[in-house]
Amino acid sequence: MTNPERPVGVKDIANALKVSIGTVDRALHNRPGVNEKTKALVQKKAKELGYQPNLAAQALKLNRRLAVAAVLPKHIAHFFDPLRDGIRAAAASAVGVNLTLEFFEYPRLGGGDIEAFQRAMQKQFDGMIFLPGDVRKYDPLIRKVAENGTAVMCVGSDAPGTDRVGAVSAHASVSGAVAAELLSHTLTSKAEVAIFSGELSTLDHVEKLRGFAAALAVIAPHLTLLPALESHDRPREAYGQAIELMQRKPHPAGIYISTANSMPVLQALEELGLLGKVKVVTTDLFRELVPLIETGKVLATLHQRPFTQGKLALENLLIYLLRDRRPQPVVQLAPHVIFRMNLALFANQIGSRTDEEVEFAER
Amino acid sequence: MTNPERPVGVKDIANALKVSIGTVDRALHNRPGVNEKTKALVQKKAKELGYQPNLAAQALKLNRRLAVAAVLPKHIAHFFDPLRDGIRAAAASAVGVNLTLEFFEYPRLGGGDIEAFQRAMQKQFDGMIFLPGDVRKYDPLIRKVAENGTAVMCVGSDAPGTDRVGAVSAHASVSGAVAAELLSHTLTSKAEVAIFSGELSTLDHVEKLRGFAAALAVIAPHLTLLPALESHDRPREAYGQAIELMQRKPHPAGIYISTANSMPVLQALEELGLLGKVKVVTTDLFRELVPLIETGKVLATLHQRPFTQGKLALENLLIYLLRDRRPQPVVQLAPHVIFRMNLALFANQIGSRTDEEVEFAER
DNA sequence: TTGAAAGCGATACCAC
DNA sequence: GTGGTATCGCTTTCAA
Repeated sequence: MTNPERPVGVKDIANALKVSIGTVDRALHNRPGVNEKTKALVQKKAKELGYQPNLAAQALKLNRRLAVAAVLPKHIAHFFDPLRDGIRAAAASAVGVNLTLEFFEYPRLGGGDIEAFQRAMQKQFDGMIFLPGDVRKYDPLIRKVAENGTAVMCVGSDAPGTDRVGAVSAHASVSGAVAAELLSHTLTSKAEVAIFSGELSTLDHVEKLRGFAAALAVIAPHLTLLPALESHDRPREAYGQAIELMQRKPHPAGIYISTANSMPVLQALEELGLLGKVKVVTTDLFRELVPLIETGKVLATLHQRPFTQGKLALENLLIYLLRDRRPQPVVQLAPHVIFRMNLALFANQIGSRTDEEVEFAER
Repeated sequence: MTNPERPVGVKDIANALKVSIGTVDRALHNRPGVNEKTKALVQKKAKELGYQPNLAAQALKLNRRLAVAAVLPKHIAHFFDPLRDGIRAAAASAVGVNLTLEFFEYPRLGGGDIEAFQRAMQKQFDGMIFLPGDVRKYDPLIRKVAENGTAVMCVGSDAPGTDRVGAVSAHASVSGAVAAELLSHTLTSKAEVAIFSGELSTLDHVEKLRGFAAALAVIAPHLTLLPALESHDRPREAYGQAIELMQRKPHPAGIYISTANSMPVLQALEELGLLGKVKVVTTDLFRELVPLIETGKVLATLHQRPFTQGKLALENLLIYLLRDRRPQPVVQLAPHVIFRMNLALFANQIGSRTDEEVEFAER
C-alpha cells in the first residue's frame, strides 16, 4: 500500500485563497512586502490544511553551501579518530547541503591547539568544531570568530559563558561519580583511593575530579581520596607518579584514571605486582586496554563515545546554520560503562572497522 | 567563507562526453537501452569527476510515498512509549519521503499480538515494524507478509532465520552477563542468586537467561543459580514467586530481574525486610524505580534504550525501502548500565519530557 | 502589494 | 540507442 494522501503544498494554499504562490511564500516566511491581512489569511489556511514544506524542494532551491572546520588534536588517536569519523558520518548523511569539511590537526591538547585554531580562523568558515582546552585562553578567540560570523561548536569539553552555539561532551562529573561508585562497590573496608587527571585547566578534567570526590564523600565515606595527580597526558610523568604513589604503605586500594593516559599507570602497577589487586577504573577504550579488562585486571572503563560526540556536534551545528540560527542545547552524553561482560560490544570497533559498526556499537 | 566548489552533476558528465543527460542517467543507474560502451564511458567519467547525486533533487523528483505500520503493545508503557517516540522521531527527520505511520496497539506480548499483526497485514503496508514474541508463531506470518512485498523490521527482539529485513534490539545475552558481573562485584562469598524472567518463548528473554548463567559460571563460580522463574509479565505471579523464593533459608543473596516487571518482586522484598540487603539488578527504567536506585536499594538497572531502538528500526527500514533494498544489519545495542550516580542523566526523561531530551540522554 | 515565470538537479517520457 | 524536455515543490526575480 503506497501512501495515498497527497501532501499539501504552497500551490494548494494559493489555490484555496485565490492568491499566487509568491504571496504564499512571502506570507509563510514573514518576508516583507505582504499585506498584513493576506499574511494572516495565508498563515491560517496553511495551519488549517496542515501544510508541511517539502524539504527536498526547499533544499534543492536554496542550494546551500557550507564550509566547516574541525580543529582537533592528533593525540590521543583512539579518542579523536572516532570523533572525526563521527563528524564525517554526520557530513555524509547531511542531505540538501553541499558541505565541505576541513580538518585542522595539532599534536596534542595544550601543545599547538591555539595555533591551529588561529590557522583555521584565517579562512572564514561558516562553522567551526573544536575542543576548548584552557577556557580562559579560548574565550577571546571564540568571541573574535563569532563576531566574524562563524558559528562555533565545542566538542569533548565545554566552554560555558562564551559565544559558542552549542557543545557536546560526555558528562564529566557523572563520569567521575560513576567511577567512585564502581570502586565503592568492590572496596568495602576503610582504604585510600587515588585519581590521575590530565590538565586541571581543562574544564572537563576538573569536573571529573569534582564528581569523583563528591560521590566518594556521599556514598563511600570509608574511602579517603588522596590529592589529585596531574599528569598532563605525559606518559613519563604519569608513570613516575604512579610508582611513587604505590610505594606508600599501605598503598591505595583503588585508582581512577580520568584521562586516556592510563597505560603508564597500569604498567607501573604491573611492575609493582599490584595489577589485579588494586581496583582500577579507567577512561576510554583502546587496544591495549582490552586484555586487561578481559582478565579482570581493570574493573571497568568509562567510554566517552567519541564517535557519537562528533556526530552530534556536526548535526547540531548544521541545525544551527541551516535551520534555527539560535543556540543549540548543551549535550552531555551518558558515558558507557564497559565491563568485562559487555566489552565485546565495544572492542570490535577498535582498529579495522566499518563506520556502521562503530556507530551501532557506540549508540 | 561559503564553500566555493560547485559539485558535479549529470549535466557536467553529459557535457564532458557530448551525450545527453538522459543517457547519463540511464548509464549511471544501469537502466536498459544504453550501449554497453557508452555506459562504461559514462560510469568512468562519473567516477573521474567524483559525481555525487544531489539527494534533494533526487528525492524531489522521485517523490516517494511510503506507508509503514508499527505493531506494538501498550504494556509495558515505559518501554514501548519511548520506543514509539523513537519511531516518530525517525519519521520526523526523514527527508525526501512522504511517510505515513500507522500504529497498531494490543494489550501485551502474548495477549493479542498475533491478532494485531494480522489486522495490520490486511492493509498492505510498504513496511512493518513489530516485536516478534514467540518466533515459531511469527515465522509463517512474516513469510506471508514478505511475499506480499512488505518489508518487515523486528524491534525489541529478533526473529532470526525469518524473512525480516533487519532487527534492532538491546543485546540480550550481554545484558544478562552484565547483570551477573555486577552481582559478582558485590557478592564475594558463596551464595545463591535467582533470575526472574518474562516469557521463555521470547528469544530475547531466553538470551538474557543464557548470558546470565554463562557469565556466572565463568566469573563467579561461588554463586549458584537457582532455576529461572517465569512470571509472564504478570505482577501477581511475580509477587507470589518472589515471596516463596525469599522464604528459603538461606535466601538468595542476589536477584536479576530480566523483564520490566520488577516492582512486584521489589515489593515482596520490601515486605520481607530484605530490600537493600539482597543485591538486585533490574531491567529498564521507570518512575517507581528511581527512588530505589537513588537510595541504593537497587544496585543497578539495565536500560534497553527503547527510544534509540525505535529510531534505528525505522531509520534502517527506510534505508531498505528507499535505498538499498537488501537486508539491513542486525543491530544489538549495548544496554546502558544505570547506577545511582548516573541516574540523573536518564531519570529526567521519564514523564513530561521533550523528545530532544530523551534522545540526547539515551544516546 | 501582488502575480507570473524562471530555475535548482535528477528522472522519465516521447520522439527520432 | 539516444536526445530533448516536462516535471517534482519551492524560492526569487521581474513586471505590473
